[in-house]
Amino acid sequence: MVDIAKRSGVALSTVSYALSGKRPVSAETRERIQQAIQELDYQPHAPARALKSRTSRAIGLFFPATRDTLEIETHIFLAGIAEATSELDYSLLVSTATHDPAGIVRPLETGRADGVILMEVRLADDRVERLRAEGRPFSLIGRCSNNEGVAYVDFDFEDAVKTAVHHLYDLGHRHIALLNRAPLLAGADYGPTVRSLAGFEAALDELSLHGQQLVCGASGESYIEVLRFLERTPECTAAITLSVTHAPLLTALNDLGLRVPEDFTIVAIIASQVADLVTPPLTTIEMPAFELGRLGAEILIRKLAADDLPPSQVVLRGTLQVRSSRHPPARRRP
Amino acid sequence: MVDIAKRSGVALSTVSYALSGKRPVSAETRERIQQAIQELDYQPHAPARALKSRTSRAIGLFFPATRDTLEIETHIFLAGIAEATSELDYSLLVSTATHDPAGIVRPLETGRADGVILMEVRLADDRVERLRAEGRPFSLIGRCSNNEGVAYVDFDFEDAVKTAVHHLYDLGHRHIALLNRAPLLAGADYGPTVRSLAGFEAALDELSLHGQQLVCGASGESYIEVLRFLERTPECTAAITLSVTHAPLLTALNDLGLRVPEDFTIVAIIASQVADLVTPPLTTIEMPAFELGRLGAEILIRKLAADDLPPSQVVLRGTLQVRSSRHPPARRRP
DNA sequence: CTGTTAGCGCGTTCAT
DNA sequence: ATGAACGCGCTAACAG
Repeated sequence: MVDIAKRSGVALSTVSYALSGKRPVSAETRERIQQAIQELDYQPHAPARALKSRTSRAIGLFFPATRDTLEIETHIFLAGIAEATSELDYSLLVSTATHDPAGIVRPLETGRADGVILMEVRLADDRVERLRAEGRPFSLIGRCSNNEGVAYVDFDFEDAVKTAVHHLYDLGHRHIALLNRAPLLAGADYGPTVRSLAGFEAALDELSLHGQQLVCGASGESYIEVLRFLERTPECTAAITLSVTHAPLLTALNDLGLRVPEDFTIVAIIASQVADLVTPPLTTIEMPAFELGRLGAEILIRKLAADDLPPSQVVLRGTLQVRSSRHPPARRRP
Repeated sequence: MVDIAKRSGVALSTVSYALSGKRPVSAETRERIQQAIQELDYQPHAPARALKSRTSRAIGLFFPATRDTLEIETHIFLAGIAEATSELDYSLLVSTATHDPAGIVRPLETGRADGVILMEVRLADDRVERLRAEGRPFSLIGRCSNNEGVAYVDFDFEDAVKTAVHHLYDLGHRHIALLNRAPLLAGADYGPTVRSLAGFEAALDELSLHGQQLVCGASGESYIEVLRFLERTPECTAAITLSVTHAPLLTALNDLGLRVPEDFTIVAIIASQVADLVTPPLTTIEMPAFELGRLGAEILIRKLAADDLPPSQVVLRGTLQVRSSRHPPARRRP
């Protein structure tokens, strides 16, 4: 900055004010300064700014991805978060220390980030309690049981499963399975799992249908379990899958010689980008994962700009998408 | 720091030296300082460190993910990079301004990062030239034509395709298709695409086989093209797919009533985490995407620690993995 | 082995 | 509308 001050013949502080606009600077002076900035290819030093201003213009993301688990929606969230963050001229700090309440405040305490985004939020989440207690800015992709004063974006799994059940009912199916996600997390208080089951049971009840929940873990293990279920439950003609649970189901159906959708119908609750890759084409309730990520970042950054506003709380619904030209009505399985 | 200096009755600088170890501090003093740090829950202020030390202990990643493209391997790279970075006590800055040579040096110029990782590298890449010209630390996941002095990790696509061709040859296939990736990038100088084709042609030549390359774009568009190809080329009984190109192929085969692997054989060059999700189970050449990401980060951080060492250059090979219990020999398509 | 002190680059108050 | 000067939290050179 001292170089560009000299070159444009003004004081150091004038350069600062010209850049921040926090004090009026004559048009002519500003012009000279801009020119010097161009010529010297000046770039403000982020750490110096952060030291003085006590803000880093960065947000932290705790990203729960490991070598062995591939939860594609999680990755699409990240893509959306990264895009929104870049557009709003913030930096994005990605950390993998995801489920430790102490680790979660680290980027904040060390001045690396001004706020954080949490994913894979539990209904009762230590990390959320900690952040709230310390008065730290944060947003969730997902939500807890009690969300007072918490900014979040979430997908409406309950509604999605209900919609799926009704769709299958209309096709004539009377016995439906729900392949629910096995939370990688301890305990059974993972929001999407709990809310999906709630929607399932409510819809079954309303329509007087038979149904059964299967909790699916990693592909390899769940395959056998799903296969056994299909073998002993021939009256089940359709399933609703969450996230990647369509994989063990498709494999099992393939092994039993059952074709989709002719012999068995699936409604998959997944992101459209994932649906594009699955064979055979599945009917889906599409989860706008990229948009959820974008919104999660936008909500946090908005809160950073104006802390006094009430926190944004958004729940997005999924839309039904039929991807096959064949829509056979339900019938007994061969 | 001044608080912890007072509390432990020493000078400010002694605290600094106790933390950095750059000067001997008596065990007793060090102990008192550590205790004060615990009691006050002191966390060093990262921007202040960065300002003084001129290093941020952060690396930047340019992450080429958008709303509409889902290149899953790219996401797995990121997971590996994030894990290694966290383990080595660095921060990871993720940006989406991926293909602009000016944008690529921004995190370095502004002092936010000490080095950067590039993905989707072209054989002749402006960004690499720029970084090299400015003497910036960086590493590549992928590589250029000329890699003098450049640190990189890459997957051996040429070898993978050769291995795949030989495997198919051994099964009796005599006419093989290569579903190559359509580079999202301008021009035809995308390393994996070029090297895959090279391996394909070399292996075909060596074994006197027939073959054909199909360039696949996004799932929707490529599906028709693949379908037409299968219809007019009945002598082709097997294909090698790269990345997500197995998706349009599987859809087309499904529509033609051809079963895998009974009627048509596929060798997919993908990450194992992706292979776990594909139905039917495919024979694969597995790309260690997570490890590639880890290595890319480790190589960069190692370079940051000791700039004088020769740059690490690593090329990993894929391993053949048969995932189906059925191995039918090649036969004419029904 | 320990203490004193001068900046790192920037934002901002105070004086002009 | 502009300039001079101080300090953010930390590192390291200098002095003991």
